Amino acid sequence: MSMTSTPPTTDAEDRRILVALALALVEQPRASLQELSRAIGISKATLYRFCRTRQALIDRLATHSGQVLDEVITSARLDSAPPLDALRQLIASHLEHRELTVFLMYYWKDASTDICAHCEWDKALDAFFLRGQQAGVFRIDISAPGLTEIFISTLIGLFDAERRGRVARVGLAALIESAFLDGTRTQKP
Amino acid sequence: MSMTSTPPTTDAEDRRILVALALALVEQPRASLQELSRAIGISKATLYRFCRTRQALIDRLATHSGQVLDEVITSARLDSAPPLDALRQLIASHLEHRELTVFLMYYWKDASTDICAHCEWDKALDAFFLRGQQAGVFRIDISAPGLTEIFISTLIGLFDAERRGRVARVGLAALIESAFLDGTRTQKP
DNA sequence: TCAAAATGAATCTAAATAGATTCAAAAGAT
DNA sequence: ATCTTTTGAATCTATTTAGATTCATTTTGA
Repeated sequence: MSMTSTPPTTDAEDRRILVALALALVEQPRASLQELSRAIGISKATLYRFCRTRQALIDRLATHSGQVLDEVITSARLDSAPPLDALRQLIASHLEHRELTVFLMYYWKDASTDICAHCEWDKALDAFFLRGQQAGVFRIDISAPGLTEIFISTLIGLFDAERRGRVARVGLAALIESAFLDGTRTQKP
Repeated sequence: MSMTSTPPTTDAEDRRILVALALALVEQPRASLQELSRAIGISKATLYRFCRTRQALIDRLATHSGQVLDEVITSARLDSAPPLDALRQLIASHLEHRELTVFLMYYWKDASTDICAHCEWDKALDAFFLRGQQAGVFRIDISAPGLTEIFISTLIGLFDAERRGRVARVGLAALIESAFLDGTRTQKP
């Protein structure tokens, strides 16, 4: 029978293109549409059929990234799970969607539509880190937004370092977690 | 008398322009030369007299940033000073030249000339962190390049966070140092 | 105050790019 | 095997941008 049900959001091929585009747009922000399409292995015409204008492309990517990161936030149970468990889940989920995470970090200001999932995104993180502070898990001599920024910096920076081959893919999540939580000073226990 | 001696490299006004351009190019990588010039408060014609082509602009900025960061590396005495002293000096100097630091991080791959001060830059940092590990200061369960990447991530990320108003300018150097060295977990004294 | 230098606004041409369309070939389904 | 859909290459026009120049105005310095 194979009833082709209506795809809920975007089908697999579309998502493949979106991820590839996110990566290409971050690596070469000034690439032309021609260069972009070649970079992800499709023709300019197909890219045009996918999105008619560059702005529509950015908006679509921003919307999609926002949706995915909303799921990331939700699945981490930031408001209920034990902070360190939520943090680990947060890192793992972001790692699964590195390209979209990095894209949204670089392009959230460029999305014309006020989707701005980013705003909700870092608000959710701020609230999470505040809760973690109140639970005695995170340092209280750094503001919650400060913790959010340190977290995102470590996340994005090490995703990028892995792309450049500076750190290994294996153990990346653990590296991020430990760098964020424990720092780089020789431990003294 | 006021003997106007020949400027060694670039005069003060040129440096002001270079810093402003570095910031504008990072904030809006796709800005046209018209938009760039307006963003830094000069006319398109003056920008043209400053550099005739966009590529020449990138190269000039990359060269200048490389020179400045070389001085930063040198003045920190990475190969002789006590590691934690050198680290503190490193943060302070980079903070003084945030715009150029961030610019070089974003654009080192775009510079046509193989100046690539970046290569020397992170090699110097790798060597520094290795020395710090051997001196028992930094963790040895993270590779030296890993330490470099965590350091740069924290540096760049928090510079950016300060620009966006997410963390305060006052105490920024201390925040970077502590986030990098100690992490964000509640300290156990 | 006056001459020299620097700047900005406007203009111009050539090149690059965006956006849109056509058509033939390839892929996929029946 | 045939029909349908998807894709890619090429083409086309309009717009944008880069690069370059001119000239009036402002700024600077002697």
